[in-house]
Amino acid sequence: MGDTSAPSQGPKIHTEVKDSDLVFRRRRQIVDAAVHLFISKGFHKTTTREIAKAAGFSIGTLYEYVNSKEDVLYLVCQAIHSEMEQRLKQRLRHGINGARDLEAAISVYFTVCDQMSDHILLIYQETKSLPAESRRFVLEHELRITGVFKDLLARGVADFSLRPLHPPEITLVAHNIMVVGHMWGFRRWALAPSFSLEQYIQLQSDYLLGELT
Amino acid sequence: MGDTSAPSQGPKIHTEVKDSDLVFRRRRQIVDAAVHLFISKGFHKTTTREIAKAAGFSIGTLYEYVNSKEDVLYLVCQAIHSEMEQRLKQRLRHGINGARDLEAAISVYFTVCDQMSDHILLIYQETKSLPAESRRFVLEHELRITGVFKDLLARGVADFSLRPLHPPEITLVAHNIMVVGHMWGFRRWALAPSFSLEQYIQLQSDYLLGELT
DNA sequence: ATTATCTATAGATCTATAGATAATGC
DNA sequence: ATTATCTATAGATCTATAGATAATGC
Repeated sequence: MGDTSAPSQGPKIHTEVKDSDLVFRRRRQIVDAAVHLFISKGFHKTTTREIAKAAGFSIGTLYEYVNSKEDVLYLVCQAIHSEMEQRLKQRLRHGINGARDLEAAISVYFTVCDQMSDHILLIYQETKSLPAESRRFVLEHELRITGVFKDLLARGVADFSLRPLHPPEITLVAHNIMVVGHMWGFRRWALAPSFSLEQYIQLQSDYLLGELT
Repeated sequence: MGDTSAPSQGPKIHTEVKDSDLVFRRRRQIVDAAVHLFISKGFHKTTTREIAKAAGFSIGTLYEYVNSKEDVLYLVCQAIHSEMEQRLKQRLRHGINGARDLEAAISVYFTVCDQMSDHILLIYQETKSLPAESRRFVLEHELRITGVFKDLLARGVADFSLRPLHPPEITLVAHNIMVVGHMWGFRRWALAPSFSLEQYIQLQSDYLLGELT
């Protein structure tokens, strides 16, 4: 997780430390350490001691910046979604027609999914381990990303580069795009023997968009 | 998990008990108990004591039938896949043309996904907690189910009810069907406000098959 | 003085097993 | 005698915190 942009809103996590810039930096250390540990060992098999050690400070210090191990998981999930959203939005373009922009966005998104497949898998696996409130917020973040595709679809419909679609259809297609992107992550073991990422993007784009024109 | 059919093959789990029919019955008790606990609390937060108690015997007895908690998870994953495979295959029909049979199979499969969505989610979440060897076997079982759709697609191509498809395309579409079925399970919170299961099946079938004729 | 960090540990589990007991069939 | 089951617990953790120490700025 390079740069963790400001976590929009969501449940605030209590800290004993006053210096908010220090809190920000230390939490980034915590997230960077925990992401890798959670990906390789899973949330439950990672100990708070390991997280503290990998972050470069002691277990006592860790607990000055979070109240519980679940807080660390929440920070990690937030950071992953923020990173995905940022990488995606950064490379969106607003060209002449919605259909083309959508196709380009799918390509960008699938590339991000490829790069972050371990992180996506982690969210699938561990969202359930979050306390109810933070889980809700993580799922909302997922919907916010889905909203990017909804918007592009709506724009394509509006400028007639896509055929007319009812709102529920737009929802469905947006979710399909999301899940087919994730699928490259969690089924790569089955898909990679047959496809390169580029081929996967090409073929899935054709299937996803073929019905929409 | 009603009836757990014979677990085809895969890593055998050691037991101290000689009576193989008893082993079969006790393991079914273990699976039935563990499935529900794992679904509601997750694998790691469920204790072996709870599993034993819910199964109706003591912790000592549990360990006569498995060697480890991971063995229980393996039994559970196996049982879920067997059940899915069985429910799906049971209702497959072999009609006049492949395209129709495929459409019917998708409908059956999505209905099974609806009924077993908690179980599917469990597999997504906990496969990673399995030891390497049993994980491999669980993933193979997943491929075996995907193979059902590959076969139907190949048959549709052969009898010209579907357009010609390269083998990699058949693989891709089969995986898409699988994942779009699962998606109803793990995204129902986002989809159910817009669709009933029947509408979901109808629309997704159209999208999945529209490109294939 | 205040803030941040560390060390040491309380307190609470949890898995897996050893050894005792009950049930079954010769 | 053999097989299945149970009780009791060894042994190993792990989270979270209390209280001590070091660093910073008045």
